[in-house]
Amino acid sequence: MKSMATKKQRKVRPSARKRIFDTAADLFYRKGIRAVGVESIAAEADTTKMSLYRNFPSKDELVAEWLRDHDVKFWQAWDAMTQKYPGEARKQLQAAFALLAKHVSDPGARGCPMANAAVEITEKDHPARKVIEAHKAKLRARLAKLCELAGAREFGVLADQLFLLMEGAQVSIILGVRGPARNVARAADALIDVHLQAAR
Amino acid sequence: MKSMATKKQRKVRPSARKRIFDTAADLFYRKGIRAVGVESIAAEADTTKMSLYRNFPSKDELVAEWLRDHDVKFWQAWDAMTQKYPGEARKQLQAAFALLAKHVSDPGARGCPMANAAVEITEKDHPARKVIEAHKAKLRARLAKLCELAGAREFGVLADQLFLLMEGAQVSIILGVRGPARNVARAADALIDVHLQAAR
DNA sequence: GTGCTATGATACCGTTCGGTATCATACCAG
DNA sequence: CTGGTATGATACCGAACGGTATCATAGCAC
Repeated sequence: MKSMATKKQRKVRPSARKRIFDTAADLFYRKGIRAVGVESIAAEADTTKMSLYRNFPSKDELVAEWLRDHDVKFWQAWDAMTQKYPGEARKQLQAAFALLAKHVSDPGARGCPMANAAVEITEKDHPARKVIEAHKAKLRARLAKLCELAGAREFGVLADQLFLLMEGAQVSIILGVRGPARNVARAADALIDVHLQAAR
Repeated sequence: MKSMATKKQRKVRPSARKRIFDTAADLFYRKGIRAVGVESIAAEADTTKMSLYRNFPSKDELVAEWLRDHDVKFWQAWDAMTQKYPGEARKQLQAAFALLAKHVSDPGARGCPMANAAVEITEKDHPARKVIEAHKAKLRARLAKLCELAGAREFGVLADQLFLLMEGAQVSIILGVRGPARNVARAADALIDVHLQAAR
């Protein structure tokens, strides 16, 4: 073994990089990107601005990396849930909506990090924009694939409708109206039913 | 007549207040609230920061007033559209979704000002927050009323599902995925059908 | 005319922004 | 022990932030 210095050490504080990244992710999500300054990130991570800029080229890149990380974790959770139902596309769709329903019922939730970032970031050349758009395009494509496998004739249309429900549920929880998101899985089921019945 | 100085004058530039308000509304919507400084608003309105602060107590209040104005205009458009179908609740719902579909097809559209502001404004005591929450609560209540009048037994559930579709369509157009919003009216119709058939 | 109001111009306030330079220290590998 | 690497501490940069004070001017009402 060449280096065991990085693993199995409890009680040692994580690297400055990890502290900064985790703190930034938390603050960006809770307070918004533009509302959080690099200095406050460093302070909350119990370090200084210099360590932030030693580990990340800029605040914009830190934001982009936060979203890239979210993308990875999102699909890990997605796959972990849907792989419980191999070959059962409809059950996989329901599992995805169950995951969503669970998230939006979390009182600490504040919507989708990707969508929120898209609202705040209007510069079209910001490094986070391509991350956001790639993530949502992939989500749409994955939904379409599942709808197709489930047997929906107009699978693209159904997927887009489910996409709207997902985005709507996420954004609605930051509008002071927590109720609607609770019915998202039911709405999805209803739409899937409509399309599947039309298929036979 | 006591003062005709304010009407029927073409060629005179609007008051500084109006120029500032209109410019702020445009910039807030297009670039985001936090991304726009008061100085840039004044400059774009061809005036100075002082005129802004002579007409508005603070930037936060200017934001709140912008949203209040949007609320008024939103319900004016809503009423103008739905009043074409008096007594026909379902047609009124369809008209509302037609209005939404038209808006999200505008290439200059960047979602719902209220929802976007809710993403950016995380301070729970910000004057704009109550405007946003009142607006969305009213929207939800109006949808519920129409669903009830349309004869849906579970009108509250249907209204919440339609609410999700509306919010989803608005937010989806800023995610680099313009497609899904195009199917919002169809999705609404499908859900309404499901609920109305269950009612008889 | 005399006033009053709205507007413009400019300078200024303290604070925070994103980002950098410098120096000291602690730690771990060879 | 020696030497690199990661970190911390602090001071600094120019620019922009929201907000204010002051003075001058233009237009309109009387």
